[in-house]
Amino acid sequence: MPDDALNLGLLLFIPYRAIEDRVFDELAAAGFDDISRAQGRVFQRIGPNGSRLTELARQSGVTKQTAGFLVDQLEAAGYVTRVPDPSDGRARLVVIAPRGAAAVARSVGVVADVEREWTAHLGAERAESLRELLTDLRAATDHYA
Amino acid sequence: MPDDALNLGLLLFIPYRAIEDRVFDELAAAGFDDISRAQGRVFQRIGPNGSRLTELARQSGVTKQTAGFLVDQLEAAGYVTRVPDPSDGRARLVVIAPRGAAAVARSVGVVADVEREWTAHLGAERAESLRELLTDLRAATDHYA
DNA sequence: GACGATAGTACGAGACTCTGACTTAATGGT
DNA sequence: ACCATTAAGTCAGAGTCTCGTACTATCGTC
Repeated sequence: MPDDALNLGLLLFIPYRAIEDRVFDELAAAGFDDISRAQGRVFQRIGPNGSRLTELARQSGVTKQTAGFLVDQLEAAGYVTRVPDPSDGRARLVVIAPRGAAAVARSVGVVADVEREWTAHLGAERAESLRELLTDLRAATDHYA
Repeated sequence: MPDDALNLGLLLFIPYRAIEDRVFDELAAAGFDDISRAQGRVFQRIGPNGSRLTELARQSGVTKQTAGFLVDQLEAAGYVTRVPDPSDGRARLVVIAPRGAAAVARSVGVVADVEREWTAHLGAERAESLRELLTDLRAATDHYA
């Protein structure tokens, strides 16, 4: 795995890690210091109308148990709540709570900041190109979309 | 953090995860089933002439203790060895052992396969463009290169 | 109503990561 | 040379993350 300084996996990981670092650093600075990366990776997949645990697990690439464990903590910290799913008595929907929405708002701002910096580095046209390529690539790689 | 289906962090994470999944699946299938992702992320940073633990920790974004823990396991499994650093009596160099080199060879092949698939999806020109953009972006994001 | 599939939970084990404290060796100033 | 400071690495402990196995409750179909 080493050697090749241009390993595509590493090339993707480096900026991913950078943006995640920034988001969590600034989230913590803004008082959202009780959320972890693992929690964030699940939280991130919650849809606008809430999501089922199984769906979050599938999209996040973890087991139901792990997703449940993380959602328990998100719930205890006030970022999400669980409500019954009206369409299925077995299921519950994980929905974003006010504190969660506030964290989302902050995160969106940080991501926008990072994007601006990257755009400054790459140039507007190439930055747009990067986003477009990654979006396209998602179709070929996100089996859990 | 959720909502925005075009969140740049997620767009980077999805293909990263996909390629990592593939590498570890095929590594396991090829008999390298005693290496974990965390170990791989450190292993990946070992330079051609070996690397110091502290350097691996820094580049991988983990503490020295964590890197040491992971290298202990890589060493026990025969992927790396530790040799004294001739230039510093305190340090040792983590170098790739034969079994590690074999795993590297296999990984390189898998990554090449994935790249071919992505190129088929994106087209040759755009795939090249993606690699080039990520390489450029690395300069702005990999503080530990 | 009975049956296989699905949503979710409970429990326990293993893997990962960190903080704090420590040992040993190198470096720089005197 | 000597001492203070810095750097490389280890040790011990706790907290977090993840999974496999096993379970209950509900759904959908017959």
